[in-house]
Amino acid sequence: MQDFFISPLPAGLASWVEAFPKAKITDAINTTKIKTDNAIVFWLHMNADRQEWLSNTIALIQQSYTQAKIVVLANSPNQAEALHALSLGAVAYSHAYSPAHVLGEIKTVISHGGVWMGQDLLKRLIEVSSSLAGNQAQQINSHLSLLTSREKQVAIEAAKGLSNKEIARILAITERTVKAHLSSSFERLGAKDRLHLALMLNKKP
Amino acid sequence: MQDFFISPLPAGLASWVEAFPKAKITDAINTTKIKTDNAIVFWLHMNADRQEWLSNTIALIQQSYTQAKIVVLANSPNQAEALHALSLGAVAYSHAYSPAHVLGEIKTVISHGGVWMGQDLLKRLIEVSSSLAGNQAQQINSHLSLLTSREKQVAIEAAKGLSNKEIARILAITERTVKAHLSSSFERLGAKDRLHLALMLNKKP
DNA sequence: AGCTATGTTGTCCTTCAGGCCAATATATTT
DNA sequence: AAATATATTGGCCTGAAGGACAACATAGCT
Repeated sequence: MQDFFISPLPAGLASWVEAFPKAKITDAINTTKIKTDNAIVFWLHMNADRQEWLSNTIALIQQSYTQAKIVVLANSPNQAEALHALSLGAVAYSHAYSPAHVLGEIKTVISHGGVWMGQDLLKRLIEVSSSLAGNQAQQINSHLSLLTSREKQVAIEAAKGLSNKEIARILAITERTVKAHLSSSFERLGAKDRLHLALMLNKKP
Repeated sequence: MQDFFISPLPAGLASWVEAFPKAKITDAINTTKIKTDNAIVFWLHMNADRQEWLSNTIALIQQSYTQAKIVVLANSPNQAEALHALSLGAVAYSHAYSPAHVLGEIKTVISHGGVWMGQDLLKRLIEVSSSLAGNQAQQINSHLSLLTSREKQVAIEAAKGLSNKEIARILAITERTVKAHLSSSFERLGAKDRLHLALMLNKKP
């Protein structure tokens, strides 16, 4: 397992050396390939004004070492940069001045296939990407007034996505009866099947 | 370091025991607090129909054990459910039938502060987030962003109430292909059938 | 060059939905 | 009393839906 720190600082930072005394620190990727059968970790030291350098370097690493793990160490971490780094293929993003023990943690995590990022970033990723949370039904509208009371109950359950069998169980009647109420509801409402019925009842006019 | 598997299966799964012979397997969270100075990992075995249980259980855990790590093991993993689990506070999401060595990896990763999720999911999270970061114009149905372009088209038609045959005619593909896209969409979104899919896509937050 | 994601299509099979043929009981209205 | 509406259930049948196996092509990334 080898560690390469790529940084404009010739000696790197103290915590890096403390965490990985045997790591190599250079200011650029060496064009001559490192030959090793072990996993490699590249620690890329990132300045705010080196966006392009980061893209190029990561691309270069991925070309030459398909199995290598890439960590981006940022001088001034921010979510946008983190997103960018992760989207380029980095598996970890952290502060360049992280203490040695954190660097060790990061290495452990990524070596085992995990991803390292700040909790707030993960949270934001998820917030942006998901808005699902609850699957509660929303309000149900006026079509229902066209149905008898029993039909209403059945139709409401059907509109939530329940199967006939489930509805039967809930209402303590046979599946056959559920079908009867549903067929009747379809006719009254002009729905061609339960999906249309669900769409009608879940619309909000 | 203690592991608690919460599963409806009294004996859990063989791979769990193989990975953590000393773990405890129960069917519900014990109300009596476990006293330990060590880190705790809760492995929550998730059924598709236990969404609410998951929310409640995670909330309970977080109340009682602020430092505990939570892993969600899904019977049928899907991206939507993974998002949900992670947004609730889980730090890992994987298949319930993951082999023992994978469970070990997961534990290593989360014990050191990492996050474990499928690379597909991470990739998509980042894609969605970074694209939304640039032009946050539309808050389209976020569910759709989990689908590929072709899946989107099929899912949208299905959500209108069209049959597979009708969708096939519209998109000029065979009914079989429509089914394939739909099945894939179900899996990605965690919908159990086209009705659930329709409800998800027709809901507006 | 190999791997992964995507798109396309195949067959077989099981389950479910919904229609069509009923019947019976109860309550309300005419 | 007769008619009507509602609630319940039965069996049978067809077609659609969806899963379980797939296979193959293409494109992009590694």
